[in-house]
Amino acid sequence: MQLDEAKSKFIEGWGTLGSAWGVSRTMAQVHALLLVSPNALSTEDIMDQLQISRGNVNMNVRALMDWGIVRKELRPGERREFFSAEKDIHRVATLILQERRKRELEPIMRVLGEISQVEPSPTSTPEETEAFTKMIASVQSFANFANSAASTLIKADENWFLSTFMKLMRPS
Amino acid sequence: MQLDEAKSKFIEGWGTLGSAWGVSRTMAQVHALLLVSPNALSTEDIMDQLQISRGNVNMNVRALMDWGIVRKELRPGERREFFSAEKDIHRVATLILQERRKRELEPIMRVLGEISQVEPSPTSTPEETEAFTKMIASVQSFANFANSAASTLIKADENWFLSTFMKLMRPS
DNA sequence: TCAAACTTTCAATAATAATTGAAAGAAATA
DNA sequence: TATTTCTTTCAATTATTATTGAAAGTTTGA
Repeated sequence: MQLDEAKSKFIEGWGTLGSAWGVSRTMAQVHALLLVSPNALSTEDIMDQLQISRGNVNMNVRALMDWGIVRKELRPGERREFFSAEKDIHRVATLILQERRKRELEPIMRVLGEISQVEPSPTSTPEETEAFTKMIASVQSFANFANSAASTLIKADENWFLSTFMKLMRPS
Repeated sequence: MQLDEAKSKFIEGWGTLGSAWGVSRTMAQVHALLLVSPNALSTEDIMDQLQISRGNVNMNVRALMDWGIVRKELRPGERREFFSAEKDIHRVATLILQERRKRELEPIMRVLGEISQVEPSPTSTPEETEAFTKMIASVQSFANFANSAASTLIKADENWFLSTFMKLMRPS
């Protein structure tokens, strides 16, 4: 297989993976394109290579910068902006984890906290209320676990990640 | 807050969380409804409570059964089917992990394996090819890590999950 | 076999999300 | 200030995905 074909396949595969995880296909593809490009790319480069519009590139590149996994690069003497992706994939994973925790885990934990204070009422039996409270408590406990697992991974440096965690995961 | 309101908030929150993770809002809501229902529900119960059509309920309940997190319950002497969700949230997480690994991780690993065999060609310099190969290798290494982490969690029983893993995650 | 009670399917429709492209904005230069 | 070059915005459009509902299918029992 040749380089260009390999790059296309990666961009396509990354896009598919992205959409399974709630990231728009195009955003994942822009990210993939920047990952496989040794040099930073301009808006026009991205437009050309993915055949998408200027506005679309702008929107998605900005979103990727919000996630912290793409950087703007300014070249001296050049007016236009260039973009490059964080290539350290462990750091990419960490940044994504951090961002998703903030965006998704925190809101659901807030909701769980609120609804765990359900009071007995005339329209429901104490048994029903207790069953509900128990279920919510178990979801909360799981969310807490996920939250601290995420914290640890985020704080962990790559060395820890590779040595301690890998050892734990493959104890054989 | 009263039970009914709490249940609605949970169903709404779970739906929102689902759509962030690539699960359709309605599917997550059906799951949430079954989680907060002490008894198994019939298709009509779900239709009424979520105000969705029969076909929609059927589709989503079937998908949830494919994920292994909802079961069909047959009552003696009753013609219609009732559905109930797996309430052990650790088991739910495990089943989802297992299924997502199969559906998403495996395909991307296959693609990575294919494209890592990129050959030198006249249209690209050896440096470009090497940079690409290196990037893909690091993604592969990360995918392998994710894969074995998932395996371990899937094989682990709840006790391990709570004791070993929690200790690791909160070493303080 | 027929009718009743339910489930499943799927083409049509509706709802949602992504994309475009042209216009407005901003920054740099002369 | 006017011009050039690039970025950003956003209403309109297009594409995608979810939903409906009626018809077809299935199962059970008389």
